[in-house]
Amino acid sequence: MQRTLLTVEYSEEEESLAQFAKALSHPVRIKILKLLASRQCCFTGELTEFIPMAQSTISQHLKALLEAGLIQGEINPPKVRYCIDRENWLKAYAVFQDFFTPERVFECDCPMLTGDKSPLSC
Amino acid sequence: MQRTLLTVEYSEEEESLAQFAKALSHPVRIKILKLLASRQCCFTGELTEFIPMAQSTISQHLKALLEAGLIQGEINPPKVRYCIDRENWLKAYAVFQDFFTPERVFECDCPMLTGDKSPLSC
DNA sequence: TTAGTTCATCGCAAATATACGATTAATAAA
DNA sequence: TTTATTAATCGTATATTTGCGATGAACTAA
Repeated sequence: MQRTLLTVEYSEEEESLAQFAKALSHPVRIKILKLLASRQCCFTGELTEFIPMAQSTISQHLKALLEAGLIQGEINPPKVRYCIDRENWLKAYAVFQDFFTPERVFECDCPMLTGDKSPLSC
Repeated sequence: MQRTLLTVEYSEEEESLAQFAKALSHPVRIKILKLLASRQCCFTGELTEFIPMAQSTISQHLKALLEAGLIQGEINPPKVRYCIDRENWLKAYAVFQDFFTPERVFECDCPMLTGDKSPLSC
């Protein structure tokens, strides 16, 4: 894409949130995370038994989750054991919680929300 | 893309989470949400004064946020006033909170996390 | 009516994401 | 050594996302 205008600057928080969100932006990755977390222990390519997708596709999604830091993998040939990355899980939890904090929205006294029908005040 | 295998089924929760996450998966959309929420009231295309991007591009991102339900718009010609959609904001908050609940992860007694070096137990 | 303002939409180009089958690498088992 | 198993990676096709400028629609003000 062409970017003739100035480059937009983002804060670390904005980048971090967007990265975690991107990792969650496909339902199959959410399913994978839930499967990994719900098992009494972590497991490997048994994922392909639960999710009707090509092995290579699932491997790609696992890579995306790995790069986002939400899971970790331990090579145990010929298998690989994947597991939720607790530390980053909690970090993501905090990032989303901070962003969606209700205070952020309740501070806003937008006329549209309060029912004020006066002309634009902004 | 070809999808010769079975179609994967997703729960409503999985779809909903993925949709909210997709809306947040671009840092500029996060910036827009923060700007809308931080103003003492909601505002319109002043966004273009804060974000160095083409007006049409910002309009596209606003549309994405609208379709995700995170903001609402009120036509007030020739301006349009955008505002956080409180109801869905809180819904998204709940969806992320439910998903990332620490219990989900602390229930997992993966050997990888507990330090157990025994062979794969799953 | 005419001109100006605001913002959505269109049309296009480039980048990224998604999915698959085929292949390869690493290892264990026969 | 040979074979089997597991999972990553490669190559490719298609879909979606992202960005821009240009245009058009809706309304106000002159």
